[in-house]
Amino acid sequence: MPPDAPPTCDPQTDLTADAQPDRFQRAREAQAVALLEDYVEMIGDLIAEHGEARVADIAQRMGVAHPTATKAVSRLKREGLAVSRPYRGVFLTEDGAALADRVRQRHRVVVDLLVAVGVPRETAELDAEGIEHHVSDATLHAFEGFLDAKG
Amino acid sequence: MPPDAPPTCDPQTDLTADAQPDRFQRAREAQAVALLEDYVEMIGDLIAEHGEARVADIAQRMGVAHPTATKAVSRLKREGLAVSRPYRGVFLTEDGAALADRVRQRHRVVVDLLVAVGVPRETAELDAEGIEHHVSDATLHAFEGFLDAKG
DNA sequence: TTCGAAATGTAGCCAGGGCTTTATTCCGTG
DNA sequence: CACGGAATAAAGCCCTGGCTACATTTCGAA
Ligand SMILES: [Mn+2]
Ligand SMILES: [Mn+2]
Ligand SMILES: [Mn+2]
Ligand SMILES: [Mn+2]
Repeated sequence: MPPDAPPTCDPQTDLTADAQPDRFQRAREAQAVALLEDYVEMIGDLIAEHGEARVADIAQRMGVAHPTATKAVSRLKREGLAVSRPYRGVFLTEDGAALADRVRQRHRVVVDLLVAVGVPRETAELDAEGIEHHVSDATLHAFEGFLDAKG
Repeated sequence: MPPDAPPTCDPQTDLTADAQPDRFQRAREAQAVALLEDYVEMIGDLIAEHGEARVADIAQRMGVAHPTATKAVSRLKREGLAVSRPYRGVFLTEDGAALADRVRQRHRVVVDLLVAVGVPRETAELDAEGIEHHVSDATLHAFEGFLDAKG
């Protein structure tokens, strides 16, 4: 080891270092469900607008090819969030619809908070699409509290 | 179509619907670089603490098995962010070190902003690990402005 | 100086989430 | 009511990012 090497162990930084694996695993987990959340929310939108969600529309809104959307729908069905029959539209289960509502509301709160702290609406809308999936219930409540106090 | 079906086309909602594919693609892109950002920042931490980043330490901090860390390091090397020789520690390139610094600073700002709007520090630290990767430069500047105005 | 434990590398598996290409089904129109 | 175009499904490819199992190298202690 070179003579000017930093100390091998610093109890101060080691405390936060120990917590890192859990933080990262939590972030990975959130990212794994992010896609499902976006699909469910968006399928809810399509159903509200058109009465049903067709695979072609889902693919177009997500900006993916239709086989990609079909695969995603399969995962949603496997998770009990959606139902569909061959060559028919996709619909949400009770669980799926409830999740869609929660996700939509959280999205709105995140955008509102970003705007409230000075982020341009357009940018807020863009960034919120990714941020929302990492906002825990505790943070969401804090956001709502802040918005209430400000409004 | 059932008689009570919603209208097929609502120009108001269609406006936001048209923008959605780009939003989602942007979020997917951000998520693709998120892992690299976390690795680079964390490798920078290890180098600062120990003078080098060993694969075993990287794996432990990320909460993954060591071959997973090895693969990630390969990607970092391919992206020109890190260098290493077989059975030796991992080091950051100039680009890698610069990215690590940016990422570390952004992480700090995000945590500070969350705390400033009322999120408990512990929760802020957890959520920031995922949120940070979706915070654009514009949003980051807004965060800094808000923190300045408040402090 | 040797040798065994620990670190690192390699191979190969899996699931997720993209894609293109090809087959099948549906449905509005003629 | 038949048919052709559009929608859907199915098959199969790629890359990422996890994993386990096994091979190789390093290095400190005996
Ligand atoms: Mn989203
Ligand atoms: Mn959303
Ligand atoms: Mn992170
Ligand atoms: Mn971070």
